[in-house]
Amino acid sequence: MKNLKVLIVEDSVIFSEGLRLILEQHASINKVYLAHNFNDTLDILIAASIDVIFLDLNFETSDYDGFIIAKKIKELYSDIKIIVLTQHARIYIYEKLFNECKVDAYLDKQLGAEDMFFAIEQVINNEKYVDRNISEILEIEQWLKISKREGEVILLLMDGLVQKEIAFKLNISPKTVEKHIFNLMKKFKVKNSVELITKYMRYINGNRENLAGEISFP
Amino acid sequence: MKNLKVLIVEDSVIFSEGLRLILEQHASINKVYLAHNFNDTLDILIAASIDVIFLDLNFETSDYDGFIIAKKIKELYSDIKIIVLTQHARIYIYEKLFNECKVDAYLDKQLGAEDMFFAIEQVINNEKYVDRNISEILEIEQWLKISKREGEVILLLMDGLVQKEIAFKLNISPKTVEKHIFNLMKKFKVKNSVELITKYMRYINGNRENLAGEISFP
DNA sequence: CATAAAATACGGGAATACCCCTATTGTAGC
DNA sequence: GCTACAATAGGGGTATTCCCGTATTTTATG
Repeated sequence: MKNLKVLIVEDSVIFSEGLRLILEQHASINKVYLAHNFNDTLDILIAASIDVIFLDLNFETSDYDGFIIAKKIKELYSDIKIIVLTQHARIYIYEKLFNECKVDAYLDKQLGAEDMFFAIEQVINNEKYVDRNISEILEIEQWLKISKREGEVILLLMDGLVQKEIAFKLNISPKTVEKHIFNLMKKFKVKNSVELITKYMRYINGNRENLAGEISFP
Repeated sequence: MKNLKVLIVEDSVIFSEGLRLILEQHASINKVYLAHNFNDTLDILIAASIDVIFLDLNFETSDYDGFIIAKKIKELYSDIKIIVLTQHARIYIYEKLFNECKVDAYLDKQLGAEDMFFAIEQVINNEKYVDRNISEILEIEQWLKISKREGEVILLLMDGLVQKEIAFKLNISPKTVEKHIFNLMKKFKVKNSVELITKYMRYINGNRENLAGEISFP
């Protein structure tokens, strides 16, 4: 746990410079590298023997994202620890990250220096780590228990498909689709599918309570 | 346009450190101060003669926000220029900022150093400034032209009220409510009210295109 | 003050959603 | 291996939404 080489993969110049500054102050950290895109990331990995990567999920381009980058890195350099930074934690992202991409930590961007150092300590000791902000959100999601099928139905519903169309797409009976939507409405304690989508999206988009309330129209 | 004193009011330590680093590199900037809350902000304003403030809108606490801070600063020190930083531009925020809070610029956080410097140049020359990313979003919103009544209807619809209930609440006929929803669906080019709400919320919550598409359920 | 746009209101019919119910099959946890 | 629960399927009735009209009043904007 010393002389660590850290790489920050993040397209916001300002955020990455700030993170670099904070990381450089830590005794265990030898050097901090920055990459603002996928190509730079791969170049740095060839040139330097990186120990830990801080990885953002969202990039300006749609050619790649944090998931793709994480998978590629773990494929090429399985020893490198990956700490994913996020703005809004989601359980489906959490699961994709740990099961599919094999990352080592999932951290809220809003957190401060100590949390970043603690995360590094954890992953260097081969521990998986999820910060407390994110754990909280994941617990709520777990509690809601949206099944795989229900998840598929709600996504198609959001795309504007009617029950019959959803049924055709999933190759099940319209009555089954109706049942799934009905069950979801009970879980979310709502009266109709419009309210279901509202609640679901508020929740997906980071639980910003009643944003709609402050809207004033022209 | 020299020896400027700049204050960054922003609760994310990492982002503000990054911004400070970038601003300090500019020849015109004398000193960069940081404040992570409202109290520190007021203290610094008393101690130093600040020229330009970079202000974030969202803070951890709900005691105050960027709007409140901006109003107070302009009330106390009307000469200080305020540049608001945002993650997701919205027209109702834009209007509140410029009409009510009298701020000087509205900037996307994702932008780089040159854009920050350009914004400073503009406000120092008494010009109001909105960056191109934000302008684009505002144009789309203007183009959509959601009327006051339509706005009220869509908010109640999101709350799970059916057309009859919305009509009662707004003291208009259910048929009129139906018409408003119908018109909104045409504006948003969607097939039903569920899809209307989905598109509307995606758009309110920052235009993250097809977030739903990447979701995979357990 | 004129003209456009928004808000108001209503009708009718087809499609869809909602809500109660039962019932079978597969599968994950104890 | 038992037990829950998810996923499947369906009946039948009522409520609501959606889509096509038309038409009057109110409110902005030039």
